[in-house]
Amino acid sequence: MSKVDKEAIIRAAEDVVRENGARKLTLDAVANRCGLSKGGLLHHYGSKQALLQAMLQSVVARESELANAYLDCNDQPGGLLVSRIQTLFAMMEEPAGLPRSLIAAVAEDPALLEPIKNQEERIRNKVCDDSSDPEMALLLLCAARGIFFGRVLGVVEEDAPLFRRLRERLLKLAQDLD
Amino acid sequence: MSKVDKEAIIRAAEDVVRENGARKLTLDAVANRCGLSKGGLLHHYGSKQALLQAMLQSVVARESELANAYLDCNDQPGGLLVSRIQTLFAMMEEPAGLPRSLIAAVAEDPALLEPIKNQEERIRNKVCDDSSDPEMALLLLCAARGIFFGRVLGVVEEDAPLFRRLRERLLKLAQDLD
DNA sequence: GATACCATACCGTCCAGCCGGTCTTTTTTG
DNA sequence: CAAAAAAGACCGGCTGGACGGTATGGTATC
Repeated sequence: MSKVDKEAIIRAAEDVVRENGARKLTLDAVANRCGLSKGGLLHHYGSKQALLQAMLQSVVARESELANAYLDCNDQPGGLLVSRIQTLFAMMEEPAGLPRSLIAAVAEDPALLEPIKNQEERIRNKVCDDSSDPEMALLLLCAARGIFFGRVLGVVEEDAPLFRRLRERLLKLAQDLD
Repeated sequence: MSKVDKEAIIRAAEDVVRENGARKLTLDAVANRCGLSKGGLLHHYGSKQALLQAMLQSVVARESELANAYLDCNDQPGGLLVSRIQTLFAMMEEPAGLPRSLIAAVAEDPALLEPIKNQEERIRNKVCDDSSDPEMALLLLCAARGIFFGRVLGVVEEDAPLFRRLRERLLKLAQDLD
């Protein structure tokens, strides 16, 4: 039993990235954020790379979790695409700058994205297999991801009512596809 | 007339980012890359921020240039969307890690993305105004941008024949929209 | 000789990782 | 069960290198 569990450290790191930018993601900052010394932090994660890997894995896990939850509500054929789109929208609504870990990671070392690349590919394949029109399914998925990345990078405002409408339209098209 | 013009410096910076990652975009690295001392580099761009701004502005300019060229070939109504989609695909075919400057910039200081955010918004508005079905136009644009960002971040492979097909499908849908 | 262009040397700061040591918890052993 | 020993958790200081930026001086061109 530890006073500060490893999950809390990852949360702290995400907080730092969200509040101060990816460049300021430093071991000291993370340590201070979760009331730990740098030595203590390095005791849990042996290096900064290890911490970043854990952050990414956490994102991957969170996405899978959400996707499975949504899938249970959409178990008609073609529901996989719908649940994935819902997942992407849900992740960008969350207050956590959770996916911004992506930026910190890719800035540090693009090779860290390997697991995410693999997950993306698996998702694409499954969505294609699940649809009668794989190309169109992929296209809708890409659209959702385009909106997602736009928000992650901060090149698009959040208040836009445009999002609700795009979301509805996307989901409608996805559902009419099965 | 200077031995190394400012454009060459930006190219060098892009090369560094592409080859060594955004985190390794350092003044020394850029200077070495284009056969210049750090002092010489700082003579042209007074600070690292200034260099990053110039890099981003270069991307913006390049995108506009491409878009205008494509627009001349698609001057039917609704051709704006088509040209924008073509532009995005063209930019990711280019050997330059040009758009990866985005990552370097957002890691350093997210505020640097302001001009890009504005440009994105202008494009969105114009595309919407130009189409009879604004939502669908936006959706197609987002799809193209999703593919674009996927490539920029490196979460998707390039060899995939999937891209040709998605590109064709996207362009077809965009053309049938006008 | 003034201005643009560029090199060298240097400074202050930041930061990842290391290390010795302390305190606590668990395991081993008599 | 109690004492000893080992393992785990954590701290704080330190260092060596990297990095952004400055200061100074040299060279070429007009």
